[in-house]
Amino acid sequence: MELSHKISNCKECIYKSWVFKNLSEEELKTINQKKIEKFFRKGERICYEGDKITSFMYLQNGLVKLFKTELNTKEHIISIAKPKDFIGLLSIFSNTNHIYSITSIEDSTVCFVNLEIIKTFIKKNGVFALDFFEKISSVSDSVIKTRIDINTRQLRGRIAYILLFFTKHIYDSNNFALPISRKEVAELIDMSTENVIRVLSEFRKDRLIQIEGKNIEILDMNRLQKIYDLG
Amino acid sequence: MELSHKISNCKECIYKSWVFKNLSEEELKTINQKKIEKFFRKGERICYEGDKITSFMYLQNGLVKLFKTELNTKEHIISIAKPKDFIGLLSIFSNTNHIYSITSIEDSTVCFVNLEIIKTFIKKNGVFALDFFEKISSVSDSVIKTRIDINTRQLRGRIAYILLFFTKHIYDSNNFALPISRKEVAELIDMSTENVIRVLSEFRKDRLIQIEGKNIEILDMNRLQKIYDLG
DNA sequence: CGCGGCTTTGATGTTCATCAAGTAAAGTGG
DNA sequence: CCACTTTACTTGATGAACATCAAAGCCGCG
Repeated sequence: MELSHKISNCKECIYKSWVFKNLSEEELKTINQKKIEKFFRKGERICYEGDKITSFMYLQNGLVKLFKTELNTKEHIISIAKPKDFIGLLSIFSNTNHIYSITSIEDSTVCFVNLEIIKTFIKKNGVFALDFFEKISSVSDSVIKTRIDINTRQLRGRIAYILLFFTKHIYDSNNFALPISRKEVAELIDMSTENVIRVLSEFRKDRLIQIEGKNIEILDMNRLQKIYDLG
Repeated sequence: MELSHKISNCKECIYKSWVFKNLSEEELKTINQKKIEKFFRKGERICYEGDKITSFMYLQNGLVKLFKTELNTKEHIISIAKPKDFIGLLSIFSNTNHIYSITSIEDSTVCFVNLEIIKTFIKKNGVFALDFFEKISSVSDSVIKTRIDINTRQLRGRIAYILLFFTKHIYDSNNFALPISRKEVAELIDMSTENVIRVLSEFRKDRLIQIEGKNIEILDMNRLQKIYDLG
């Protein structure tokens, strides 16, 4: 079930300054009128692989996963997007249809802006265009970097990566509730669910972390970082 | 050793229509005056990881590899770029320094255009901006897709990928000279050199391919495709 | 309360990297 | 141009890393 309601005025949006700072008053007004803000409960689907792309999608708050379904069953997570990320990645410029599915992994609010409007602004407002590209590029660049980081490491290094990712980039805290299942961790870093659990247990025994179900506390950040650095 | 010489006028460049078709006469003239075309012998370095980014780089012809050097010794190839690719990827918008090194793996000609000029055109010429993003996005998107394709497969599927990549996307022929060493294949698809050779030998014994040093001929495209599809 | 999905641990086997050792090819300097 | 060195290629043997299978406890949900 999707709740659709206008939560905020773009002018007052805390993220306006991030992506839309170079729009004119009038352009901002257009966005404000035409944008659709949707709220998604944890677990709700935001879009399906293969859907036609009609909107530029912007994560206001919450957390979502981008993934592909392979051979009808197995899912493979491409990345986890956090607030201020453009959750359609670059496909919005180079494809007519979504090449990934998107699901919220925490309660999330997504802002949809018709793609044609964005394209019009790119054509008319060069300063906005350039700024917009810088932002969108950095998201895609970091997806590439992350995939390489993960795939050049072995299991312990990958688990360390995931723990550091949530601690440093998502929650900014040593103590957090993992928003995804062990199975999803496995799908994100290309390893089996069982081994995700095994390595986490090992880290617990080595007093690197403490685990209680979904709750994880980092006890020894330095050693964890070292495990990540060494692969 | 680099030979630097103006080979062609942009107006007559066969790739003008690809990336610069929406520039005005005057803008094209500016590009033509300011661009630098450089020729690189096979094996020459085009840029180093960490170098300051000053130019938009465009591969006119030849073949280059983008790679990272890890822990001082091991190299990891991110992608192989073919003519018409933007070989700096998106970093040019989101970073000030190159995050990858680039080396030619065949004799290549690279066109350098000062990044500030491109940025000026993006600001001034909206139609060009939009077109430019569509092109550049598709290159980055395909890098992400490729990394996933490779990493979700095991050795046989990865070798099948490489063979199909060169056959279909680079040479458009069943018969080609592999431009990279077995070691580089290994660095590209995250496996050991020995196993690259082993799987290639296996494919030869199974009459999927024929090998004579660098020369490879695909004998059974259908079965090769099936190996790729099944992973 | 019972079913299905998630979690956990142990046992087993496969896949793969690494080591070793030898051959071929390609540079390099006299 | 030849001896020399280095680099690429190849095959076999070994062990480590990892997935898979199996079984049991747990939790949420209808």
